[in-house]
This record gives sequence, structure tokens and C-alpha cells, in this order.
Amino acid sequence: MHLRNPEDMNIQDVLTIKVKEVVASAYGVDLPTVEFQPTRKDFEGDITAVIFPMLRYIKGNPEQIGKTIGEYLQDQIEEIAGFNVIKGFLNLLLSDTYYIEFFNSIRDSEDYGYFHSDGKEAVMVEYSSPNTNKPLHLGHIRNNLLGYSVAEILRASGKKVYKTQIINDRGIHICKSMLAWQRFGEGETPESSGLKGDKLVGNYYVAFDKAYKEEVDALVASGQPKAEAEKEAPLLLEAQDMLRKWEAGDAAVVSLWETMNKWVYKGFEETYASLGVDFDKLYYESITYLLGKAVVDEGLKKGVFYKKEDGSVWIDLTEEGLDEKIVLRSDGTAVYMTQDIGTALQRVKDFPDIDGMVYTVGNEQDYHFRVLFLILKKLGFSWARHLFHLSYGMVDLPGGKMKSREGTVVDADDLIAEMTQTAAAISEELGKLEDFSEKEKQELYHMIGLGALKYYILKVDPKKRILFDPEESVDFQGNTGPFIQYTYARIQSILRKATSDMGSFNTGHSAGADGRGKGELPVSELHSKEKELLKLLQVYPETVQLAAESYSPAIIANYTYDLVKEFNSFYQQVSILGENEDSVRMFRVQLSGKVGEVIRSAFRLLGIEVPDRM
RNA sequence: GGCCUCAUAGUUCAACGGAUAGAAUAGAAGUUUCCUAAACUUUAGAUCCAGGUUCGAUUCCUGGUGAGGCUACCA
Repeated sequence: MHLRNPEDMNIQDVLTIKVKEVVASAYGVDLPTVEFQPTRKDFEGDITAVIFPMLRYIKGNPEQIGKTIGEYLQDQIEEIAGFNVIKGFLNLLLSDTYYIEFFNSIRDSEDYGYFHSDGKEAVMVEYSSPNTNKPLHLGHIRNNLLGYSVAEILRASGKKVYKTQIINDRGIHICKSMLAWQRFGEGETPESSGLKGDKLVGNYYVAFDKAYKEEVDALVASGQPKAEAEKEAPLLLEAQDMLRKWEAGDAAVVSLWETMNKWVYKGFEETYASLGVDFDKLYYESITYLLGKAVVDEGLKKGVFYKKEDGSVWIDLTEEGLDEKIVLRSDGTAVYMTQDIGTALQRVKDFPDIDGMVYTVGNEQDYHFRVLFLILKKLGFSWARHLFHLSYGMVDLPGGKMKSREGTVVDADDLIAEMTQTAAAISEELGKLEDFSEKEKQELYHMIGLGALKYYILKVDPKKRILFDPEESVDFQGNTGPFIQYTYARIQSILRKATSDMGSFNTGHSAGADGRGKGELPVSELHSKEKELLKLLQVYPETVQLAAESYSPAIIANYTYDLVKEFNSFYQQVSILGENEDSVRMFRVQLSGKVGEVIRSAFRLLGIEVPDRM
């Protein structure tokens, strides 16, 4: 058998067939599966078949079995250049030709690793979903980066993706900011103060809290019990009154609400733009908070829910090991759960091709989403089988949780600015950008600063909590975003030199007769570093799939790091442009270019940009 | 109390049930007349504890210990 086109059937599938074949003929046994893994670096070989699991079916010495299989494979498959057996591991050596042909097959692909959507499977990814009374902070950054990246990864894995968020724009917390502004604002606006809108509104939320506490303290001082004072402080009562007015549609209150929300949205937009995230559709809680009540009626009819004597509606999940959960209050008003049920339905109504949803929400809401998904399943919606809570750990500071009261909240805009400044300081010290304009420099610093931040957060498994120490700023060296960006820039430098130094030098595409690059092989032998790079390039598409299945940008980040580390080692050991042999030089330039493309592609999945120079 | 996560070098992170547990950083020692030294090379250093399942366990199960979270007719 000859693997003329590795795209059609990957080597592992072919090996599986052949191993089953030899085992059947030599031992008369039908193997259900064959287990493969990449050969560890310390051993000779490229792909390893594990013999141990076969011992359940074949009685015998694993080394002997490995040898029998190895001999057969080497004889039958042209690409197997050799093998060795160590303990129960059959290490197979693939020929250079196999890897060179693989490179030929991907050389002309513009978007290697990207699976195009057939439009059938659409998924909606929700992320960000902030409150409108406070500016975005470090926690939101993790949420945004994760949600955005998972959306991009799902898209690259072949799904149609809609990005959305639900904006928490109603409720008592908003009224608190509004009331404080009325009281103490003296007409301050973002224009008059030069403050970002979200910051301005956030200030009044803090101002409310301060004034409210003073009231409570005064009441306690006059002899009232604390619990009572906290409930009866005039400011709180007034805020509650404002909420009632808002719900009743009071023109003045609604108008103030609209004005202040508009300020906040403008501020958020700036932060989103700076972070480089976007949304296809926005949902507002002020519009969706009443949805879901109709479904409750339906669920009652179906017997999914039941009504208690006081009129409140519940679902009993004790059989699933959970509790009873309320879905409608006794006064008939909606709770959080009701809202989320309604919002989910609305989304499917708006986008009928949705077959699943991803909710990017912190792990403190694990229970809420378990319940929500169970309810939707019980209500019998087909798409409810594909709901996923992208749950992530908190971002903690060395002193514990971020607390606005103690002023330990790490503001998103401030953090981005700091990262940019650090990038600028390092860059200026290195002094490689004298010919850049000020504007170009600023863009680059932003790209690098954000690259450092995003990579720092995304390389960690989402479900783990992150400890963020603002004192020890995010690294720019080692396993970091800038390290990868730097490697990309170096590759671009090689490509520039290759084209300019050699005039008509062909860096890109060869003209295979059928347009698939199956013409002459560029080289006949590989340097070991080249082979390692090709192995890594080969697993990029499956890495994208794996990351999509596990909703984990960390898998992409780690892959990219491995690839870049390998490239740097290659770059150090092997001369690319200095190579005398034309065909080898051209191959190395093309290989470097391909590595660069995959870096750019992988980083795009993480929402990180790459520079041509740095 | 009940339920859910997490626990790996000094620190921050990896490891479909597979070989001698990989990196980065901090530490020690090297590499620029050579494609960008934000780089490369060498070196030392870790699986919370006790059982169990398995040919094989960081990974799965049970029980501890430690950290965090949830446990509202709040969102």
C-alpha cells in the first residue's frame, strides 16, 4: 500500500487496518481497536503502537508480538522505514518521503486546520454579560477572552457560531446608581467630566453605597437594631421606590435610566474594542425579564412543574440528586431561572438553526446551570441536549477575592493600559523600531501587551482558578504571548528577505498539475528538526477539533507554544537563508512560512494578533 | 451539615489509563563577527495522605487532609 495522498486517509487509520490484518492472520484474533500515540522523544520512531492492550486477546510475549506486527507493517507499507520494540511499545519509523508528501499536501492550503461549516450545526455562545452599574474588571476579562476564543474555536471546528451576551440592565443595582447621580451628580456627564461613561456610573454606585452606609450607621447610633436599619435606610427605600416606578414605566425614571445606560454602553464598547471582542446579537434583561412565564404554564400542563398552595411554582429535581427549585414566585413574578428559560427560548426563536448553546459564566453558578439545563431537557426541547456551561474559575488576587469596597478590583481598562505600557518599555529598551511612526508603535505595543495578557489567561485550563498578582506583572518572556509573537515576526522577516534578496524566488506555491501541490517533491531528505516541525503541523487540525470538543482555548495555546518552541530550536540549529542548495533553502523558507501561518491561525482562535515586526 | 470543583518543582502551568511526569520562571553555567538574544544550549528541582481497580494510575473508584464555591420567593 502506498499513501499517495495522506489527506484522504491518515496514517493511523491505515496502520490500524494493517495491524488488525496481521493479528488476524498470525493469531486468529479479531482486535477491536489498536492504540497509537506519538513516540516519545527519547526513543527512536515517529508513531508508537501500544501492544499491552492486545494481551487481553493474544496470549504471548509483548516483545514478540510487537516484532511480528512490526515486520509485517514494514513489509506492507512503503512509508514505514523501520521499527523497534521496547517493552510493549512498537515504535514505527516513518519515511522522510511520507512527511515531505504531507507538506506538499498542505503547502497550498490557505486555511489549514480550519473546517468549513456546512451550516447545519449552529451554536450560540454567550459571554461577557455584565451589569450596567460597574465598569468591567479582571473577572470580566477572563470571561470575555474565554467566550470569544471558544466561539472562534467552535467556528474553526466546522460549526456555525453566533456570539451573544445578555446585558443586565435592570434591577435595584441600577436604581442605586441612578439615585446617587440624582442626589450628588450636579448634572455631571461623561462629556463634562471627561470620564468614561461606565466609570462615571460606577462612581455613583460607589457613592450610593457610601451614603447608604452612613445612613445605616446613623440609625444604629440612634438605637435601631442593625438588621432593621439596613432594611429601612431612606436611601434604600427610595431606590426600591425607583425600581417600582421603572417597572411601571414612569417617564422621568425611564428617561434617566436610558441616559445613564447609554453612557455605560459607550464605555463598554470602548473596552470591548480594546479587548478585540465582538457580538452578533445583544439581549437586554429589561426586555427579556418577563419571558419564560408562558413556558411555566406549559410546564405545569406537562407535569414538569407543580404548584404549591401559595401559588408559587416549583420543579422537583430530587430524583436527579438536586433539590426542589422555584421557577415562579407566589406573586407570579419571574425569578432568575424563569428569565433564563425565557431567554433561551427567545434565542432559538430568533435563530432557528441553533442546535446548542454555550454559556460562559463563572463556576459559582454551576448549580444554576445544572438546574437550567435539566429543566429545558424535561420540557422536551431538542436543542437542550447540546447545552454547555463554560464554567471557569475565579481570578483571585494574592489577598483573596477582588473587593470593590477595599479598592482591590483590577479595572479592565487600567490593566490593558498597564500591559501596553510594559510592552512599550521593553520594546523601547530593545530599540528595534526606530523607523516606526508613533502611531505604528502604539498599535504594536497594544498588540503585544494584549497578547501577553490574553495568552496568560487563556493558557490555563478554564476550570482552574487563576491567581493574579498585580505586583508581579504578566511575563513577556518564556511561555508567553510575546514569545510567540516574536517568533512569528522573525518568520516574517525571513519571508521578506527571501523574496527581496532573490528576486523571482518562489516562496509560495508550486504548480502541481491538479492544483493540489502533488508535483515534484521539494526535497528528498529531512533534517530531524524539519521532521519534528512537520509532525507538529500534522496534528494542528486534530488539535483544533480537540479544543472544540473540550471547549478549551488552553489546548490551542499549549499547542502553539510547542510549535513555536520547536521552530526556535530549528531556527537556531539550521540555517535557512544561508543554505546553499536551492531546493533545500526554498523548502525551509516554505516550511517557515507554513509554521507562521499556523501560528497566526492558532492565535486568531485565541483572539491574539501577530505582528510582522517587533 | 449537604452538594460541586480544585490539589504536580520555590512560583506559574502541561501530561486520550502508557515508556525515565514535560515546560516556563526564579537559581547555576554557557551561546551574538551568523536569518531579530522578547531567542537558543546545559544544569539542579515536583505528583497532598491512605487504600482499591489494572499488565500499567498524576489520571479511574473509596476514605481522609487542605483550598475555593454553591446551598434565597437576589440576579
